[in-house]
Amino acid sequence: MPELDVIDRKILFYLQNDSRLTMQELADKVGLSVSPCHRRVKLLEERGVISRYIATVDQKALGLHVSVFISIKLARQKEEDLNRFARAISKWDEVLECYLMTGNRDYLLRVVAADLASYETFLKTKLTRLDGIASIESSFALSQVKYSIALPV
Amino acid sequence: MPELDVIDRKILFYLQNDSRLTMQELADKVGLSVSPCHRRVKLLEERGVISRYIATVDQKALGLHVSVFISIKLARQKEEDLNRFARAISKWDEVLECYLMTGNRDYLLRVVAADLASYETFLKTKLTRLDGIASIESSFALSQVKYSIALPV
DNA sequence: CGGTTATTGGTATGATATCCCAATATCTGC
DNA sequence: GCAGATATTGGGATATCATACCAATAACCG
Repeated sequence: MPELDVIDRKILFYLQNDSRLTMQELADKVGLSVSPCHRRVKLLEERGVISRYIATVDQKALGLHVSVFISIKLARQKEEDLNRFARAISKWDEVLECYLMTGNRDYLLRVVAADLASYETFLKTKLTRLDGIASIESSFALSQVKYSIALPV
Repeated sequence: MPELDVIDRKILFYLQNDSRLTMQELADKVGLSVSPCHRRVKLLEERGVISRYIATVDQKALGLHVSVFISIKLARQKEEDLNRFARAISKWDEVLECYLMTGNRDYLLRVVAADLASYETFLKTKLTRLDGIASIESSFALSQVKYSIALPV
């Protein structure tokens, strides 16, 4: 696995902010001509450094006004229990992020919903119906101060 | 602001997963021909429903092995204090997400770093140097069970 | 310093986005 | 239920762009 040089990192920097740049524009920004720039981008894709290209959608425009962080503790933490929980979580579109955590809470989830009522529905019909959950604690986000997908390069 | 109909939502669904679909492919998936599909996409962009197009980069490939959630309490919560904190946070590339929260913690941050040493550097040279912070509590993510940018449509 | 390998830049080709106009469908008032 | 008006659709033409190829340059190594 070859290292990422400074030009590769520049490419990642710009594409993380705007993937609709033309090869010409991107090449200009990173100081290459179109051909080598294109080749590098394809290589980054093949190596999985660039994993996908996506459109980001405005949460408010979709009417999703509620963001919740949920801390979850499982009754048991055997690998089998963890895997079962992870599989269930992954199916639900409301759950955007889920992390296995250190400390006295096992999982941290970020969930979005249209309003408190639909969040309640999510809890009642999905989350609390899972077996093996010892405790659930919801914290609500009043506002999103920063949200970025762009990793530091 | 016109409502999003079922076709608009299908467009958002597919573009949130892969923005490199050609108009022909997207049109086929949502059951339109290319022209109206293209017009709808442009309209969604102009209305800000689609906010941007980006490339997602693999965190491990960049060597960013540490994900941390940081709970922060400020000494005072006047609007001026909150704004000052938000401005500082927003400048730092290591901070990918920041939320103003309900409950007894004011902010929740998600921060990435290469390793514990560079996380410590972030804490010492940036976060703890801010004025008006009453307490900081770090929780480390052992693994990312789910990470999605795709909002439910 | 000479030979080898990797990287670059320019050009040609094919695919795709984008625009325009006619046709169709939907809506509205009577 | 119908006629006019409005919004939406579909197809074709054009311009833009991605992509592949090949020669030239630069970096590397004994």
